[in-house]
Amino acid sequence: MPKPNPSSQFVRADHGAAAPQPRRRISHAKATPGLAEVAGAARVSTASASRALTRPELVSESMRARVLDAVAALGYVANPAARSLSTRRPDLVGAVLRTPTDPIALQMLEAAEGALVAHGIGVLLRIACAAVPEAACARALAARGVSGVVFIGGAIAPETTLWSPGRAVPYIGCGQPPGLDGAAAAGETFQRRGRALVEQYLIQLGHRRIGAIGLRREEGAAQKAPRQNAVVIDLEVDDLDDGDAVRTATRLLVQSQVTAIVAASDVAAAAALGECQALSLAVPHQISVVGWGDSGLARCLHPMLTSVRIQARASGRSAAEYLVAAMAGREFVWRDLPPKLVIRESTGPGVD
Amino acid sequence: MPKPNPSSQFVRADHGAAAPQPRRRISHAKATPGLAEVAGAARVSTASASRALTRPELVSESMRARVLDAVAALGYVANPAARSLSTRRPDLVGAVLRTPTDPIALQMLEAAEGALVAHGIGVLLRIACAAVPEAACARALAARGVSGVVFIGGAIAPETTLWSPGRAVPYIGCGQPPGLDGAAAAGETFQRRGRALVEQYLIQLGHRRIGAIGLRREEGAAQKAPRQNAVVIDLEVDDLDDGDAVRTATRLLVQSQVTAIVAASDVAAAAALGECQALSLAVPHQISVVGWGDSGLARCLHPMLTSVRIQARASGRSAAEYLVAAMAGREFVWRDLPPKLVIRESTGPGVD
DNA sequence: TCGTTTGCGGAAATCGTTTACCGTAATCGA
DNA sequence: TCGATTACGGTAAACGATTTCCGCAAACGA
Repeated sequence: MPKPNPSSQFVRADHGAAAPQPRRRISHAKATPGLAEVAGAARVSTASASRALTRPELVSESMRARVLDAVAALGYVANPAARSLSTRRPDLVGAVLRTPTDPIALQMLEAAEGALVAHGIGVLLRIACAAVPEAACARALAARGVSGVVFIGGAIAPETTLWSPGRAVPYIGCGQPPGLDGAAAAGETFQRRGRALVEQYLIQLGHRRIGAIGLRREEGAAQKAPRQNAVVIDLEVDDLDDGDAVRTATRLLVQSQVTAIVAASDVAAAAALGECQALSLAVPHQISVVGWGDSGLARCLHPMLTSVRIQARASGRSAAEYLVAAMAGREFVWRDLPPKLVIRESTGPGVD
Repeated sequence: MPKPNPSSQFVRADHGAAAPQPRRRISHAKATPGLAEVAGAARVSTASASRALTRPELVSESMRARVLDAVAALGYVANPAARSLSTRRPDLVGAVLRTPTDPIALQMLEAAEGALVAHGIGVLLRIACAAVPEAACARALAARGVSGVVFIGGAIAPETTLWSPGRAVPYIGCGQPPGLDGAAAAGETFQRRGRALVEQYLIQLGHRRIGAIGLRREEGAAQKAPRQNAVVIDLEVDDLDDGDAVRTATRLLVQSQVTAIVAASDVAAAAALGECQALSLAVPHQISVVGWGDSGLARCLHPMLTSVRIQARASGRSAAEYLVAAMAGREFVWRDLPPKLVIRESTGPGVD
């Protein structure tokens, strides 16, 4: 039967002798030199070239020199994709940034970035907004293969349990202890503690109605949360950097008869302050304003802003250190970085 | 000769019949499922599984469904390293950020990030400072395999010709036309144009000695640059976000008898303004202050800040679009985004 | 002089995708 | 009913590093 049998049991019933001739892609005019080229130029194997570059102590002096020469001559740089495929270590962490214009958040980011880069780890940035919340950003980053995530600005959204399919990706919020798993949030965050600090101070000053702009509400807390013998009115703001939104919120709070306003960033506080003054309310005599973060801005405003001082850089660095420790499977001791209240001119005794 | 011959010409003169038995690594309890597992579960080949996921239109309805089911069942997510190794497209661009606390820079970053993410491209962040200048950051990013770089804040340092060894990495500064290659800087940058705008305005107001804080000097311009019949004194500041440094610079300029100060960000302008007021100089009657970026802050200060309005978001988006076009080898038409001067209360006629 | 230990370096497998190439089955027109 | 298209899907070759085995040689002790 000379006709090719259509129902052959052999998948490759080939045409005579054209047997296992290895198929070669037409080499696409190789653009950048690979380790193989380096090895060729140095007349060593790729294994040795790799060792010479990644663990120099394992090879002899002469070989190291030859490889390094070849690298310099060819201008070789390692392909990071191939490297992380092979080592199955992406050397990447994600950063999820909220309220990007808050100078304090940026200080955290800067410190975290510096610490991570010092460990040879890259930072994949993602900016969260109302439309794309932190959790979505984190998931997207996980899909991009980061091996850790740091959240900057605001607290970790409780639904952000971050499971890559097979394996959990460690994550942490700046200024929060590690292992904060949603509902387990132990009340140790900057937000809670700073908030407690401010409220205590304001209540002590005699304020009984306090407005808060953009601070994350606590779990299950109502919009009006009673505190001791005072009331705190929480107003959410989608974009804390949107001055007009903050001004609107400020007006609402003023209409609600608050005698003090605490904003979730100094920039927002500046807007609130501006609005109060536009409403002809004397600060601090008729209304008190408290900022958040104690950025350089606090001292530039008139009156100078009372503000919650966050140890921004330290917390960013700490978060980064936690991540590198967690990624390496090492232990990490978390040191508390308590916020402080820096009292300046924008707060005074409560009236009414 | 039963003894194994040490000088055999065969590299693998093996022990009898243990011939080309393929060496297998003891499978390390495979943590995450790979495409092979998905393909196995869906009873298709890895090629089909890959096609079903990356180019669904190429496979039949039923296969797509089976693969998707398997993906869902196994919780598969693709390994990005393997993907970019295979496609040799990292789908990553680098962002080099200067003056991270300048709200305007952050707006640019935010817009650029949004546009890039919309194209499925990740953003590798690197923050430049005095110790690690932009050029170094860019090189580090190139070594990490980004296929483009966007510079945010400040102009592109002229020495930043960015050659990855084999191939040039496209790069662009926000608000600058593409292809700005060092000396080729055609005077179209925000910095130059905004600067010209401000100086013209101030000179028109009668100012003859103008101080500039943190603006990048033009090529070859001296520290004191004569303009028409006025003199501009440029002061470099390492960290524009360092309020104290800006205040010091402000004092120096005041001692130099300037009647107007322009700062390279609104935050810096706020610090300068604060310092002027601390020196009991009335703004704008004794000294004028101009900000940069026209962030929300400008309207929060007293007096409200005259500021150069930069089309920050548009320029960030535009830079991102340029990069994706350049990476795809497509043409890109650059639209000019001229800065405007927003005149408020912090500037007035020059005195002396 | 001859077996051991040590250590350097090479061959090849491997990481997990994508994709070029080709076989097969189904569809269609004549 | 039979050849020519077409569409689908499988095999296996890359991609470019790292790393595991081993072979070989030099150094060493007896």
